[in-house]
Amino acid sequence: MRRKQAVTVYDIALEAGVSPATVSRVLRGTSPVAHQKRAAVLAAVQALNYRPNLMARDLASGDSHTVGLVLPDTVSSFWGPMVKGVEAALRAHDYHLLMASAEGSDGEQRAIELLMNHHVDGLVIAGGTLGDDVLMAAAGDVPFVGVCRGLRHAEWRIEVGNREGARLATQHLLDLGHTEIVHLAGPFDHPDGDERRQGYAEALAAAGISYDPSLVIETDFKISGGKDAMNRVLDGGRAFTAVFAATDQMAMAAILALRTRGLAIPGDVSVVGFDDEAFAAYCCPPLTTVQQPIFEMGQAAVENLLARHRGQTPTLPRFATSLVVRESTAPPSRGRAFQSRA
Amino acid sequence: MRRKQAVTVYDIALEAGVSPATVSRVLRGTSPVAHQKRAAVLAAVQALNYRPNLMARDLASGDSHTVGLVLPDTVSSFWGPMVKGVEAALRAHDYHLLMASAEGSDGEQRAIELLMNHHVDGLVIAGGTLGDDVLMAAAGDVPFVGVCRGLRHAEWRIEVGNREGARLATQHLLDLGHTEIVHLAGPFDHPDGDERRQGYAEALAAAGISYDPSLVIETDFKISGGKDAMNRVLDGGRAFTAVFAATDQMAMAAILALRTRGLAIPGDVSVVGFDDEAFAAYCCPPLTTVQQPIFEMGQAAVENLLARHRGQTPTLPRFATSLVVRESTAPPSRGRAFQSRA
DNA sequence: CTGTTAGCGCCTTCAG
DNA sequence: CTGAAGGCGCTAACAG
Repeated sequence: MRRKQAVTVYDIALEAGVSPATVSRVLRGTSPVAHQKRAAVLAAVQALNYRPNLMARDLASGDSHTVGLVLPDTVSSFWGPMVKGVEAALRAHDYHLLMASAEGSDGEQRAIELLMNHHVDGLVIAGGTLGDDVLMAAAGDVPFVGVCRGLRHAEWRIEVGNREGARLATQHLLDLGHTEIVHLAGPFDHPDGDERRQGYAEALAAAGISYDPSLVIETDFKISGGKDAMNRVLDGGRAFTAVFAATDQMAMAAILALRTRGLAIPGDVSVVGFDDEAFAAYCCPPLTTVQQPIFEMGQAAVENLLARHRGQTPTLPRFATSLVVRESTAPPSRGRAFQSRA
Repeated sequence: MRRKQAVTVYDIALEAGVSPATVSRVLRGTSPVAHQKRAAVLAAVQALNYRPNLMARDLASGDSHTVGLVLPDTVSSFWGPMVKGVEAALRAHDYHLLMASAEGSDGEQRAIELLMNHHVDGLVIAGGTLGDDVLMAAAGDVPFVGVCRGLRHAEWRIEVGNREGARLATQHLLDLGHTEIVHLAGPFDHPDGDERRQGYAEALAAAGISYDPSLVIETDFKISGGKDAMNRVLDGGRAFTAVFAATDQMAMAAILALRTRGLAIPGDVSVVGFDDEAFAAYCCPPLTTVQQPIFEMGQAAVENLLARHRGQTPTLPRFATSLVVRESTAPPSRGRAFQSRA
């Protein structure tokens, strides 16, 4: 299957009456070339419809112009905007995107190795749970940055205002008059889970309300997690009038679980999510949630990587979150809150 | 930035006391090697922690072991499962995924060129609107297959039972007793839009109901399209008791638009979607919709490509759709249907 | 079965 | 400013 390339630098060098080296120079813009020759080369490129072979270029230059993206195995709409952000930033720098998702137990590591074999210039690692040391070992000397994932080295992680956002969300509920607020939390060993829980706790503390562990359920960020957790609370019999879910997906699932029990949103219980995914504005009712600039976070991850790859000091913005009030929250209606039937 | 690779075939050839060619042979399994030497090579690989340079391998073999995926610029949860399907199939064959999204007017073509420069072994083109001829010109001799997009050459398109699905959906509404059914349609020049409209029309015809163009609104597949189209119908004053939307996203938007006007789902109007996206089961109410195996379609696209790349006769399954009845549909309640206030 | 020898297509010193 | 020459790391004939 060894198919030779149709037209190479040699062909266009011949056509333009220059040396291959010169062709390379005008194509890369790597060093000045006489206008005459430059024009000739460009003309030849057009005439022969030449397209550089990136594999050869990369091999010779030792620079793949490619960044790898490792995604969790889960299919979730959450990652869409991040992928787009990564891709947009890459395209702006004329870089390419190699994608691998982490399937199975050692999936994350295998995905990284795969990408490493392709000699990516950087790695964006989204989600996932591997420790810093494992990642460092796997990534060798290629720079990597974590998005929506834990990393002890804070300078390799795109940070977002999880605590602030969670505080805002909880505060909003508090302001409405709720005092018994359930928190459907993400995994505590995940920063997005832990920090949001902290924000929740902080808002409660600031309002002089004690943190009741029986109102906080740890689960995963997914739809199924939200559903199970909500049902567990409902079955537990603890009274509450509001729910703060760690993700919109959990919130959506919680709303359905609540409705299934005959509870109205926000009439009987208010619900706040986190992420402001596309569907949040179109749920019924439209979801009050915390907006998180996930697209921009993907972009920032790439900018960071590229800077490091060039040996520059990397940028590392910290992203803010903000509350988007829609229709899933309202003041508690006394006497209608959920109560145990036990 | 020319960084030499730490350890190469030569290093491990030296370590194992064989020739580089033999190293290559055991690593690729391309031709038999004595057990002794094979073991030595493997040991050396372990010892030196060798990782093959795929760029070099690809350049030498003329086979990139990479497939390109072109995605529309739109961020939509719809594509997630397809990407995962593509990726899963690729991984199973030890191939890699290069992704590019089509941004701007000439984005699709540019994305393809980008991927072509990387010498991808095949192209999965999702969505998009370029004609067969343009694609053929852009893709040259690399095989491509379209998913969820138009293509005159049916053998290069992954087909799904759009007509059947739409017929099922419409039939379901008809069975419930609805006769004035709005169809929020996708673009007629897109097979997914046109075929679903045809299915709608066929079901109507089979029931002896004439096709009323004022009940059919052509728009895009997106949330915004669904919302605008629904509002247009509502403003038009034409009475109806049910809506069949060409996608779940449109259905979700339609539900919100309907609710905003004080209409209950399914009390006042029934709504059916198409796609069975993840959120469909968790909407309020859970959405009756047509299931489409989008993950498997992504897989099939890759299988087709890989077969063609190997010179084998490609498989090209045709995918079936099925109706998933949930809670957004019910019999019409006489007298409560939407009527013009004009 | 195995080593030797050429490249794959491009880039990058190094002279000029 | 430009051409010649030598790799980048690996694989694919070709002889043994």
